[in-house]
Amino acid sequence: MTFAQIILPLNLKGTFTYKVPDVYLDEIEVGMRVLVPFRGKKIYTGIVTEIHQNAPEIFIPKEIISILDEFPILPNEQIRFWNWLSEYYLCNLGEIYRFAFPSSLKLESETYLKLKPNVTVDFELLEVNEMYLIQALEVRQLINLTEIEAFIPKKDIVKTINSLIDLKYIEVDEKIAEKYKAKEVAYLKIEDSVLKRNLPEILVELKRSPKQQELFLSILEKQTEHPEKPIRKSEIFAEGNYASTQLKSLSEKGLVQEYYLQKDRLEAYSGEMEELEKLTDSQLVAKSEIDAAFATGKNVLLHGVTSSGKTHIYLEKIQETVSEGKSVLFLLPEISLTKQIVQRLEKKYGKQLGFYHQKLTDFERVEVWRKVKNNELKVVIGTRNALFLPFQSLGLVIVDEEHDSMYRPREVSPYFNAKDSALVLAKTYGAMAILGSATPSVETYYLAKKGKLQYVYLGERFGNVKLPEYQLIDFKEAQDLKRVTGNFTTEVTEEIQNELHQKKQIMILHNRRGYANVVECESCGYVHYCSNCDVVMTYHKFSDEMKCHYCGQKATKPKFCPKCHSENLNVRGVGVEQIFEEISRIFPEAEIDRMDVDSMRKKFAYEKLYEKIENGETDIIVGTQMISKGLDFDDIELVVIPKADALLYVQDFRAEEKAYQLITQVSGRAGRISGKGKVMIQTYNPHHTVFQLIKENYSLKIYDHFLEERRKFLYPPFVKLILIELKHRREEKTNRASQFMGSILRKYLPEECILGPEKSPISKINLLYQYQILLKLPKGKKYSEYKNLVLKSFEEFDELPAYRSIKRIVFVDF
DNA sequence: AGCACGCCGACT
DNA sequence: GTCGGCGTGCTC
Repeated sequence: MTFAQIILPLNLKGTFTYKVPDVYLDEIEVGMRVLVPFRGKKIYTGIVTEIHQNAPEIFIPKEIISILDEFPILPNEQIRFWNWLSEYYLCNLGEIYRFAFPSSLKLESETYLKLKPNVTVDFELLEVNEMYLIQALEVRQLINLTEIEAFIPKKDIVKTINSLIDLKYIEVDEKIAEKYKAKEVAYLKIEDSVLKRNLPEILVELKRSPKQQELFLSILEKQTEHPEKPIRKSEIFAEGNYASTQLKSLSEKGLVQEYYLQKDRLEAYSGEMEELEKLTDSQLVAKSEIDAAFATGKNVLLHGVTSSGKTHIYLEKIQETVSEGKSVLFLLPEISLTKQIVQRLEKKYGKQLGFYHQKLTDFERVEVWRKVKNNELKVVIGTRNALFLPFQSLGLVIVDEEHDSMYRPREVSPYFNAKDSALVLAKTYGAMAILGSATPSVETYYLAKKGKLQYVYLGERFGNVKLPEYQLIDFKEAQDLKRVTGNFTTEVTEEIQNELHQKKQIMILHNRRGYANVVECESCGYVHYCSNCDVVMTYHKFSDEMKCHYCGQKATKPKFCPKCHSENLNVRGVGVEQIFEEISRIFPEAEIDRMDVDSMRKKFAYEKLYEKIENGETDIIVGTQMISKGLDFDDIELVVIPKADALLYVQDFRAEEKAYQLITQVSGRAGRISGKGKVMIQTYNPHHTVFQLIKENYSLKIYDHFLEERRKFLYPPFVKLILIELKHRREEKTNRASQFMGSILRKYLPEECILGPEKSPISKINLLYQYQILLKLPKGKKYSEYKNLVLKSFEEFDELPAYRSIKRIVFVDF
């Protein structure tokens, strides 16, 4: 008797044992997908992780219904990687599976199918099951696997579905994914077949509708002028000359085609491939250091100051890897900030380059998945979920902007740090890895210092351009000298004025959304709290509403105090909207734009503003941390941080590190070409160590400072942190559960390892109360021992059924 | 996770 | 009298 261990897409511990039917004995392999029954009538797509002969003793396994793949879909390396993730981050394999696979590769009973819009089905070519399914779908739009069982034998269901998906007749309905739908842009084109027709003939056809004729001609003109340049629909309608009905008639007549492209693929390049530029001397040195490290099997931290040309070096290493016949994974924190690297790689690799990120539709994901599986892609640019692609022979993994916190978002499960995981993935594939950043995380820097990573430093800007100069401005002193307007010192406004005169652009960083942090009643001190969360709501003047930044709830701004009915409501806490308003008042002549999540919410708002800045139509850009990423413009020379202290006063042991990273990153936008970059930092504490060290701009010293602090107060990289969060709708229950958890942990672990339980800093989010316990565990051998004890504690906790409704989230290395 | 079973409160 | 809340148990 042969059995198989199967991962199911459920948040349950471990794998499940199924019996392999004799007919499948020859076919089944580890890494294949199988269809299995679970809990009565449910069907899931599982993954085989093990095939063995050990009959389970305490239950009777069910049989595998069918095998879905001819060949394993998941490489062994990935299975090992999943196992590592599950053990290291204390999460279930099922969660990883769910996160890793595009949904149409893991059909389950609740997966809904639908007919693709506007398809004509050729029934002649369909086999009987396929026909049944199409007919059923014609009657009702959505149908799920359980329902299909009524008319197709279980065994054949998935085969039928897959074949119809391949024929492009049906698709998987994305109920949840709808929200994240990739942004698409409408384009227009005139088909070749139309172009071949005789033009006067077409014009005669359109004689009776002159507007259509005009529209057709204008599209034709654009298309003939720049045959490679796609024509945006919005571009045609922007001038307001045409109505959409006219376009509609043209497309009905088959003269003009409307089609859609992914926003990220706008730059899709179809021209000839480009050779790489030569490396500069300092880049050559860095590259040879990388080569030497790789030769000894050591991965690299590439610490390159802003504009030092890390990208050049990446490109060089990518090319080497590809020419060895291996593929490359290039990780980015977010897909939107990729213009330069994407353009350059696209020119070089054309069709052998793929993108994989959270915003793709399921269909697009499967496409990339398939290509990676077939080894058609040499280079994949992607966000953290690209770690799970079925690479065949990975040779190099690059993690760009390795310090970026987007590599470990706290809100999506499973919780893992993509930067650390990338190193493990590389190792399982026998690939090398480069972590790159202008401001490495303290942990990574420490690894390099310890020699676990090779430290490669690029301290020179490309073209030997000077680094920006920092100026610390004592705000208190300026106030005393009455040289202050609102949140700006005269020194700063004069400098801005000066830059404006020289037609240079200015960036102002203020990392706080909205207009005001707090709306407060002057008479009784009442402040407006979110009804779902334990946080004050932020006032957004632009949209004139109160927003909760944690649950997204919106409310109207109160006109009077609900408690004492006083109309004396005041706002406190400066947000970016206020800074924007102020600067607009001080410089009424200047063109000023604001860039933050709230102002960039509209479709293409980001692209539009990007273009505007690039064209030099914007003088001053006011924004949150968003402006520190991906905006490389030549004419920015001045960066102002009016309220820099706000960056430091955050309840987070990484606050100083993050402040340093943010300030350095945004400063990197200044003087990239001219070398005359200047950064003005207004602060009440000009003598604060962090500001002083930033001003000195000597990175070794600042990292030593951070490391010293971390060592003193026992934080990573000197200890391992595990944060346990317990959540429930009822506060009392959450509190009791956390006390109970604390007492169990204290049974097994030394007292000094356990902090809490205590209320989380934000004690309620989305109606759930939160308590937390922070574990500070020693590194090294002891760590795995202690971690097992933590697991044991969890098991003990779970034995008490009363607390089973408590949600538990565990962050390892948080 | 998700689903069924079972036990107690506010409604036609 | 029932509908529906969620606590509990179980899934190969």
